[in-house]
Amino acid sequence: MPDCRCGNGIYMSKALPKRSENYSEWYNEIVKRADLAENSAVRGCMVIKPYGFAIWEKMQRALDDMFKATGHQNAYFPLFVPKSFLEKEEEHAEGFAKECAVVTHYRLKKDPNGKGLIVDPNAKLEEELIIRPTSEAVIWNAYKGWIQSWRDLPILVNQWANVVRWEMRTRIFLRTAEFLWQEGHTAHATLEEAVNETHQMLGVYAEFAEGWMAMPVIQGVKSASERFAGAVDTFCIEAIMQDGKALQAGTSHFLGQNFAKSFDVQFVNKENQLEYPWATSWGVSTRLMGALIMAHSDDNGLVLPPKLAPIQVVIVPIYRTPEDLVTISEKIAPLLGELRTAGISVKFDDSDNQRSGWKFAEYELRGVPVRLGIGMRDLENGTVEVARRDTLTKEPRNANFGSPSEFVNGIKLLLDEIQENIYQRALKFREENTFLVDTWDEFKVQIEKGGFIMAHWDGTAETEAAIKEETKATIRCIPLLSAEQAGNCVYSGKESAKRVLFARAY
RNA sequence: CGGGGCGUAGCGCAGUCUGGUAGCGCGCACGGUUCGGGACCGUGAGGUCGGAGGUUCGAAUCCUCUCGCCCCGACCA
Repeated sequence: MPDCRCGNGIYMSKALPKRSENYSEWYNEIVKRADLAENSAVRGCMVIKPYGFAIWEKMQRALDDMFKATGHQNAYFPLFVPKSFLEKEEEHAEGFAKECAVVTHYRLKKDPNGKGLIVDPNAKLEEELIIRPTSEAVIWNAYKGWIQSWRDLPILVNQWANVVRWEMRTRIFLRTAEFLWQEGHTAHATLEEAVNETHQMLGVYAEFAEGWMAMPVIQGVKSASERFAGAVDTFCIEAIMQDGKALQAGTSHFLGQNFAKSFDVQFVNKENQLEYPWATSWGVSTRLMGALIMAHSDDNGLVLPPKLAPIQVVIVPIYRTPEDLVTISEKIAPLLGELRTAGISVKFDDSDNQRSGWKFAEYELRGVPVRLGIGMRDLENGTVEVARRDTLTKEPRNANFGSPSEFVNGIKLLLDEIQENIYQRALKFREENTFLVDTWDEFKVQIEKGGFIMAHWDGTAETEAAIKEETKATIRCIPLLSAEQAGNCVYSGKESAKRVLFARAY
């Protein structure tokens, strides 16, 4: 445990807890010390700080562009869900009932017996309002008014919102009582179209996870017991964290006609017959922040993929006198300008309240992909010290301060290289921690060591439950891309056509 | 809800067992020396000890009640 802490929640002690010694403490410390978020005064709810929110905004931007590119539009629906709406889809209601925050009154008043405020008993709502745990109910209620004809379909809508799920136990970013997310809700004239949409959005999530977060994922379908409440099928992307646990990083649900029927939404098809539309919903949340941290970071702090780093390049001047700083600032002005023109997010940290060594450590902690160190020696030599966060290596490079185009191109390439390297590293980690397991004894041993286990399963809920009971491992998904391969269930010995992915999960 | 821990300065803590009127580190302010991997010295500002009640000449410390947070488990994105 670090023994001293300073203002702004930043630890001054050098060492983070080590991943190998206490993974969850390491995680919590990174969140705090990289200045991403903090626990708030409200139970289970976090404050996302500017640096953390900047990463989330980059995620949002990339995802939103992908949603738009696939034909979706953004809209916004109410925070409150009348209880009667939530009740309509039975499985959905049952699935979320245990974790709902409920609004029962709309007014407070001065406490007649003392100080402060009390809930005004005369201000009880006719019907309780549920703070949305997800928005299928309010949205499908609205869609009832939007859909009459096949010409109104498809509806391809997404909303960026906050939702509340009253979890018993919370962990910052990974499971908070309130979290930010996006939820897509679509309605289609045909089953095929809705199924295609479900797959398309799963693909978008996988592309985002791998291309932007540099985090390889397994695409698959959930077993019945892990399915979203109210869905016909739930698809997901699953990623491995550095402690060998799995993290569900996004879900895409095929909802069939369940919500259409529950909310009595019908349309007239081309043959003038009434039909229920087919639905999908899909979402990713601020949990991705947790995934990003746990997928790449090391014992020195956060490691961010360049595509999502709020600061891609930081320039740290190394100087003694104020005059030296001025000299350096002037000399690197063209370089700074060209980096910005090249679309690179760069910070020149000329603050004089910390020394360069402090800054090196600080930007490492914050996961800035590339650091440029420039001192008087460099000015003489025309060089810059280029340090990369992913490998923690540094090398002098020729900067040619007067006309630094070539150098800037090099930095651009370096950022791409880092993005790729982080991805490859994570992929290698996953490969090294994925195990084909064929016997129950082996399974029990391996699950204790962590990692992804590919094993045969007889397809029954009983076996799935028994395995979970005995090992805490769940079926993360039935992978879509893996080949069929006959075998015998690792637990029951019964026949199985395909291996499924088991792991302990967040 | 079960188990454990914790609420004392902006942050991290000590002091509580054995009551005597609050201390350390970091941060902050000012001055100086430093400056190529988390610098150092000096001076200074800052709290009444989560809340309520009680015992006592006297309570951070003892007693009762209460609120809140964190960690582990069951529930879950």
